[in-house]
Amino acid sequence: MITIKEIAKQLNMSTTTVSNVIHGKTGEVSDETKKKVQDFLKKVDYVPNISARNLAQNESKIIGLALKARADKYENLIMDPFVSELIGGVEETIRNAGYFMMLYISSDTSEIMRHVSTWNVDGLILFGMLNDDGIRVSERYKKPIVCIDTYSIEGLKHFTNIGLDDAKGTYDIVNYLITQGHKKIAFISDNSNGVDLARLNGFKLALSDAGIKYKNSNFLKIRPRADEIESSLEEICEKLKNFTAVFCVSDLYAVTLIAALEDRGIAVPDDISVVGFDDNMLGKLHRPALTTVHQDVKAKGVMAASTLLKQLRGEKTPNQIQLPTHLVIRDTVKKIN
Amino acid sequence: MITIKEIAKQLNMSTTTVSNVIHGKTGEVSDETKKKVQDFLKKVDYVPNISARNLAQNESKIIGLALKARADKYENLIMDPFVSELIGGVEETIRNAGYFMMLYISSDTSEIMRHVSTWNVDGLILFGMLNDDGIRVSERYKKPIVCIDTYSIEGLKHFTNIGLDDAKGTYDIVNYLITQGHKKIAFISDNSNGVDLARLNGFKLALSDAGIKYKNSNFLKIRPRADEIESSLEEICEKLKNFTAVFCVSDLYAVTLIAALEDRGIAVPDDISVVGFDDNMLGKLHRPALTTVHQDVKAKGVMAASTLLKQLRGEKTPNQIQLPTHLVIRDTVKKIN
DNA sequence: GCGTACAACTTATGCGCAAAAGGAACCGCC
DNA sequence: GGCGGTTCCTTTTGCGCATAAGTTGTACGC
Repeated sequence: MITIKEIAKQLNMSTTTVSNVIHGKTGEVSDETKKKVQDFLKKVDYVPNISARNLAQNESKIIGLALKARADKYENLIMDPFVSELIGGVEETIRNAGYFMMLYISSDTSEIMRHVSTWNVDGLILFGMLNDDGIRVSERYKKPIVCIDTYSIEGLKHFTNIGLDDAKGTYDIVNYLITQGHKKIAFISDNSNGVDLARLNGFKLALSDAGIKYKNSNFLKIRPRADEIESSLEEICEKLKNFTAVFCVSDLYAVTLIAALEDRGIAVPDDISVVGFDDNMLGKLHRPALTTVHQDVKAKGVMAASTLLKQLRGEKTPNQIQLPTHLVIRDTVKKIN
Repeated sequence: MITIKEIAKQLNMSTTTVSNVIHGKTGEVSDETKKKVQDFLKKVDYVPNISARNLAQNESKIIGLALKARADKYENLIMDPFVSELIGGVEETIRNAGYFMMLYISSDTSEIMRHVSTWNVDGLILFGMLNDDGIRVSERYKKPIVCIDTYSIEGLKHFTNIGLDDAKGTYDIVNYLITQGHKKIAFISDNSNGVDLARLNGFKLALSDAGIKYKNSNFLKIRPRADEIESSLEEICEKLKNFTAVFCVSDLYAVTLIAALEDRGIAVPDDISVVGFDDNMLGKLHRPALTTVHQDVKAKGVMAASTLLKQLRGEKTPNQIQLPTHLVIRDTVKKIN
């Protein structure tokens, strides 16, 4: 790889002049010299050594995307179309802004932070990483952090969060179930995070607004680990005999549940109505097509990245950004009376 | 961030001594000094500045993973679970070996290569990137490259490829269709790459071994672009009236097709049998569950990464590595006579 | 008691780049 | 004709690290 030094030598000028042309510092170099350098740069296809540039400027042009690895969660979280869409949104936005993306999958916040210091990453996007311990570690790291779907009150004090109005999205679809005559509605979640709790609040509110009492038995916990999922589904299918409809916190769970129900001869939506949350390809391609709450996951990635880029430019951003959701009515809900 | 220089100053010794301890250069530093430095390093949580290290050593510890962006392909290729599994496999392997992963999504090989030079990336994994033009560009880049699912003869001369025995996998499942009494079998593909051609060869061989003649009309082209997919499926469903079974080059296409068929009142497998290739969650969760050819995509990523790591260590690797496939019989094929 | 060998250090250099500081030539101006 | 201000350069410095080369002290063999 050719260096600035070598170019300067061949053109018989100083490295600073070459560097100035590269950085378009007009007024510091004559038009003639500028053209000479530019032509040469093109001829040799000069590419800067970013490590050297980083070292000199103390910035890296890297944005880290850290995903919490949940190997225990339904085989592998990364298999969820959710994650790929997110990555796509982040990568595109970052690249268009001249940054690079370093992807990191781990469940250890400290490990991520070491990695981030090592590379002097300019900013960080965290998905599903931030527990209270993680916050303490991240605090020491003085660069901008944007979180996705983090509901920790502690976390919000320190970092911007990109999320949804999860409660409203859930309220809307549960309310829809109620307008279709359903009163006995179950809530399925793995109970692991703030997103699910927000959705549970929306669920409860929709019930209480309709004068339906929420009981603990409405809440059905799914255990998504590969070695537990079967027995978990067995249990859930049994309990669902007391319900006419189910809200699942994700399309993945909804589609998984429908498969389990059908395997037991229980038809959706004829015997029970099932709705999800996310609106990804899983529910779209399913037959009957899944009634669900739409969220634009790619937009979440784009928003996270562009918010971070704003912070990098020194602009202020709100602590909390909520993207819209909307109800998608398809074929997994039956009107009853 | 604390530097070696600062540490050396505080401990009243030279930077070289600190550096030697960091790199475990035993025999160059006394046990006493060693312990003193190690304790201090732990105390201040020293993290090296990788840009500086890269600059000094002329290596980056970065492995680039470049994915061909096909925004035109079924909305966004990255949505396919295939891609997320692949990323997961690569990331895990690389991280365990002390490397970092830079993810790059683009359709322009030259752009990728500029990026790669800029970062002085140690090695590169390419998925779906390598046309003949790409090969020319990559040639100039003297670092190891491992390709995934690249069938270009030209490409194989230069770079290791990780793939499957696509022809055999296809042969097996088409042969299974034949044993179930099917003779009129369609082949659905978007006809875009070498993988599909290899599968077509397996398809043809299975037919001819059974004494069935392959005609051009067996080949049905799917156009996956969002604005064409509907009309494309309409066309395919019409043509499928002449067939009793279909082989699709991916589970994604198979599941998409089944949804289209059901929307038109054509039942799978009662009216027509459908099989796919990949065995991802899409087919697994589908009901009826999809009969398909299993491939381990994560293993593909792991193999690509570990092969690249071998090359980085200077070990020889074969030009072509083929991972096994196997038939997964589920519920989308009906026995006829 | 001198050369050799080795352990345990330190000093000095350079990786490629950016930018601060320094200089030379020229202009206009009172 | 000396002075400030431009324009267009070059020289120098340093980012943090790894390492080649140099230094000191000591033990050992003969």
